[in-house]
Amino acid sequence: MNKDISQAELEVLKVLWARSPISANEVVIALADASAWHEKTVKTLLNRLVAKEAVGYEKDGRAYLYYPLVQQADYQQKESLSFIQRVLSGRIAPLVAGFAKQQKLDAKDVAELKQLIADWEKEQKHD
Amino acid sequence: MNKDISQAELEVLKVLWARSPISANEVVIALADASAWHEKTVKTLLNRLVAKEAVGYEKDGRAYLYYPLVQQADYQQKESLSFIQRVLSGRIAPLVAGFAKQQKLDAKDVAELKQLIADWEKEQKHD
DNA sequence: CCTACATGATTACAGGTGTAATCTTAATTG
DNA sequence: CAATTAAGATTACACCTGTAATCATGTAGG
Repeated sequence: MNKDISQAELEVLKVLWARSPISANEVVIALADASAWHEKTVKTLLNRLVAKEAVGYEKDGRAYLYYPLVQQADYQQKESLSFIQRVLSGRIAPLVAGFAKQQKLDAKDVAELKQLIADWEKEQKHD
Repeated sequence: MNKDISQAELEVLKVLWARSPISANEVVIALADASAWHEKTVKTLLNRLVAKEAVGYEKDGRAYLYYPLVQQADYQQKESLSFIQRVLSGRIAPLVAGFAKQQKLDAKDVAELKQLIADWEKEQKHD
């Protein structure tokens, strides 16, 4: 059963995406600067992720080493699609527009977008 | 105090974005086909939106006519930015890429994106 | 004029979430 | 070997959410 991952849980999962398998304590340390979470809180979040089958672990002595069971790219793709449908009624352009308006769009983004568009157009032609 | 709008609340808000001011009953009717919500549920959601100051109303006899206090474009922009930061670590291209990969990108999207890019590039030049 | 109905207000209630504290148990240390 | 410690497991608890039901009240119809 793959339930929704909450925002706090996502922060923990991000740590595991960056590096894994790691112990609960290493996760706590990795989160220490960014968030002001208590160690117990992080452990709870890890537990919940395990319960949701988003994270697995292997035993390492009496401690566990945790690692993600869901891949970041999969997660991002699924969430993006659902976000675009839920909030943007399925249109992606307004999102990019808002991003541009807030000066969040940089040259790298634009280059990537142009590449994507070129790919898409090529795809259309020999379809 | 402008709290977060939940998913169910958003559905109600969408109705008001499409047409307002309208009565609670008109909202119920507008939602009747899409969702299987009980009238009472819709009223609760309207109340919560009012409590969150996302929706206002004016009296019309003994009933209220509801209308949005937050504009859709503002909401979408804010949510998009926070989504991209929270889930995509601030990069927008992967989102578009995922969208393209799932064949959700159509000619209209591409045209709009090209226009946005053109605007952005012009903006950069005389900056 | 009184009663039924419609409307908003209040209350309900289980499950999720943020944020921990306490419990259990195995290992480490003196 | 006993006591402290550290890991994970269990429990806590208030607030949010989905999904209504019940309450109060003003209005409209008989």
